[in-house]
Amino acid sequence: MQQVYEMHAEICKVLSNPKRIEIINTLRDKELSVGDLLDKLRIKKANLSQHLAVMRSKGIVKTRRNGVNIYYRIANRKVIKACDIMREVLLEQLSEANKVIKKIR
Amino acid sequence: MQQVYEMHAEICKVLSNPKRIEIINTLRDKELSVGDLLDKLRIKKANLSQHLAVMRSKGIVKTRRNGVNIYYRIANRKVIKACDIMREVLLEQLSEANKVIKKIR
DNA sequence: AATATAGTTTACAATATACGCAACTATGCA
DNA sequence: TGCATAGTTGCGTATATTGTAAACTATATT
Repeated sequence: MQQVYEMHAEICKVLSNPKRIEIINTLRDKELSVGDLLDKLRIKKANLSQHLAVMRSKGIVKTRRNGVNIYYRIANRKVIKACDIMREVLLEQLSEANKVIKKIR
Repeated sequence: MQQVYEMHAEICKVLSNPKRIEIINTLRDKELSVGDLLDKLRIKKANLSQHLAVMRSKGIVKTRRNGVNIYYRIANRKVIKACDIMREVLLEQLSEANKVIKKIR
């Protein structure tokens, strides 16, 4: 069982970095080449490639080569769903904090 | 926007450690004291306390003191949901791998 | 073959995480 | 007040993650 928790955490680690979350959001409903992603994200080429490699190694994205370009897509939409739910948690926390602030004034 | 991605990643980091996932699973539907958790998890007291502190600082768990005990509970069930969805992703990956193995033989 | 473009890999420094141990604090009770 | 129990905090260290720069590989075009 301990091993399953380790694998579970390994997969969740993909969500634990702001750039990877941004990549997931950008690939949400389309397939994009590394160059396309470079245009949309403020991130160096090498670093983007590293994040994509991490995500691919964990099965979060899949790739397809077309000539000189390599296209990345999300392998399983459930990852997007989990990511969205966690964002909801964040937004609820922020709006809760906002309520408190208003109450104080 | 960049700031939101950072906060989003910060919250997701809670799921990026096997022990914290185990803690979330253990607190799934009950409120437990640190001692209760110690009985259920193979983890040192100080380390458990540290993980709980991380989770509390990110608003993932809430606490209630009752006499000498401190009871922890999950603050937002959506975290459990996101965690479960990520586990589904893992299980789907494993069963996919299994299919491939069977096909080879 | 030479060159341009797209993407990956390696090496390294900076920072962050994780964990054990020991010391500490808070509460309840004799 | 003194002591036991529950939980937290500080500190040192080992390991992991992140990002940059430079070198590298693969494909297409001329």
